[in-house]
Amino acid sequence: MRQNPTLKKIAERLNVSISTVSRALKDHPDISPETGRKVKELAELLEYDPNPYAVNLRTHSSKEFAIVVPSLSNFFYHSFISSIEEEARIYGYSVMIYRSSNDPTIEQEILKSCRHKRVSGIFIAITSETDNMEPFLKMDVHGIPVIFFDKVPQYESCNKICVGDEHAAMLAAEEIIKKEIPNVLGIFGDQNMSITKARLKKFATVLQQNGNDINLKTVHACSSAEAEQITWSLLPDWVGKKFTIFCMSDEILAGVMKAIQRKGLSTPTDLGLIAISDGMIPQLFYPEITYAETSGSNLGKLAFNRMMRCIAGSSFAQTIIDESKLVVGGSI
Amino acid sequence: MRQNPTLKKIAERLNVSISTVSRALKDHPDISPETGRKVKELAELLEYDPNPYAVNLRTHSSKEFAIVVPSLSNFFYHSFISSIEEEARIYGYSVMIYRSSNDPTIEQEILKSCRHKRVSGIFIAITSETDNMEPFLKMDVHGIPVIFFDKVPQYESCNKICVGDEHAAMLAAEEIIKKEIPNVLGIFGDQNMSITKARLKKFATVLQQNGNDINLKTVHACSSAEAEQITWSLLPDWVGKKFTIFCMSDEILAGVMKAIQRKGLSTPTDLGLIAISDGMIPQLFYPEITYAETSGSNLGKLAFNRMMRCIAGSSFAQTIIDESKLVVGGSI
DNA sequence: TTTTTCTCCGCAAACGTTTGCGGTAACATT
DNA sequence: AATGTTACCGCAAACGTTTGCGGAGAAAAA
Repeated sequence: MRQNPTLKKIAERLNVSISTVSRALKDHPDISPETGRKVKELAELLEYDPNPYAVNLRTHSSKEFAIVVPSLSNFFYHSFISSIEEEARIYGYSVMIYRSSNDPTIEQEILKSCRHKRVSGIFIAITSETDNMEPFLKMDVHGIPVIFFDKVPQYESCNKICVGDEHAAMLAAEEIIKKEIPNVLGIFGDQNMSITKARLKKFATVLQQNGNDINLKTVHACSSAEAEQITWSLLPDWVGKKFTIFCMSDEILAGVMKAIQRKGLSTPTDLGLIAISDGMIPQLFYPEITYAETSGSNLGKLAFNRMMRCIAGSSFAQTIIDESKLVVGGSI
Repeated sequence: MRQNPTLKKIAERLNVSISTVSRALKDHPDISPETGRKVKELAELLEYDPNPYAVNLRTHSSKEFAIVVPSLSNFFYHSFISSIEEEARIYGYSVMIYRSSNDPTIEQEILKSCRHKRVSGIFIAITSETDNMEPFLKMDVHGIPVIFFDKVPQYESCNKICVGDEHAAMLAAEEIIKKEIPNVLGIFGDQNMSITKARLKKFATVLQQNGNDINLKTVHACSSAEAEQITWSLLPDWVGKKFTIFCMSDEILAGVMKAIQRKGLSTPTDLGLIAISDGMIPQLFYPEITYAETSGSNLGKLAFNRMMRCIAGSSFAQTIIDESKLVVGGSI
């Protein structure tokens, strides 16, 4: 059970004081080149690294970010995290990943832990049931910037980075119009979610305004299984017509695809299919599914920039929307 | 920028010493019930929580585990992590998740960071290029137990928890025999990976020994795209015969499914399909794909148990294999 | 020579805990 | 009345850093 080397050890071996070693290691001007060299050599040899606990206790800063997500099995979050990690590494920060399991209680615990650890900042996608802003405001009081991403609260004055729900919905709708599809079945998520409302509204509006009397039917499903079930029961009415299904999210898409396969139908011959997705699931099928991409890595870059501004002192809140792009497969 | 409450603040408000507060908070017998109550009340009121940095500096123990994985977009790891987190919460540990991006250099950095943070233990799935055991042995010298899972090193004397490659391969083979399939196309991963060798060997052996002259052809693919390409070029030779495709992993399965769809074939009528998988992808198709499950959560439970034993002082190394089970879909 | 200015370095306090040790009452034992 | 117990509590050191301040010696200015 060996100990890590400390400033003290180095100081003793070199017959200098601890402060000298500390300063030498960070190129303080008070230190002569000679001493500086010797200290750094020995530190290198001993593989010295400052004890982060001691440093933090002294300086109250941790040089690490926390990312909190409801779930990890999610391609979108994965690319978001990758993106943040990449940037953070450049700036000498490390990042810790927390999983709230979509449970507000666990979310609270994580938040508290972050506060005590005095993380430099938090990126968080809140749970669907988070309604109390108070703990987040408390972080601010403690000087810890919070950047919300993807799942963000209603609350106005905070930093939010979101995918462009409207824009993605518009891209999908425009593609449908372009293909001159007369009938559209739109399958959306939970009616109460703001993301559902935003996507639905924009999608319907664009179709109405630009499409010459397209027949649009919309339904809602709260889970993958429900989406499958609904699609399964609705398909008989549509088959034969020229129509396209629009899936609001990956979860919906997964269910819809199962129903389609189960009916023995295939895209784009029997029906068209278009979705809003992060790109993972669309690539599992042949032909690949055309989708409006919600890019986690884009969002990551934007969020990180915002974070660095906050740390630099910018205090005003801002909402940033990332526009998406259409990835053309062969499903429509 | 408010400060967190400290022992000192509580002590001052109550006119007692810091040590008394500290002891009262942990029900030390030296403290009178009266004082204990008062301290705890105020601590509650002030939302006191010990500063983890100070505690660690003093005690050299952190009560937190690290999990290191090559990638997060992986259902298997996700269920492993969930499982560990669940157990850890019970024992009052928290867990941090690190992602090595399958890069040995980053893996090193993470390991170093864990050492300095004096984490209580590490669960790690190593990168495919990790060959140097020395950093891991060094953890041991520092008294930090390391449990390898899933991707484990060759090195003998360390703690390893793995999925039962042989057992899973056997389950798949037996299912094929049971269905009396005369022709089998086995698609495997990179020939150099130990996991490939283990699965291939067992699969072939079981088929040979128990199946009455089953015709088995095996091919290798190093990526999803390659698997698709190979399957696509091979399918014409097989279609018409009664045959089944076996996919060694999810990655392979994804590619194979695309080729199958592209040919317009469907399971189980045109061909049978069976895989070794964590269960995510098989559920995306209809009919769902039959697979031998490699369970991340099982592995998590086993790994956590082993970890707790290590912390309790058990020093001898052990390799544990988790047997898998067959999940029947309708693809064969 | 005396004074000023640098250059380089050490002292010591502080961050918030934990914990061995010792001390002071009050009470029980001779 | 003297001694031995017991129940509570505080002192102070230590964990490994960082940093303001001051000090010694040498070089430059007077």
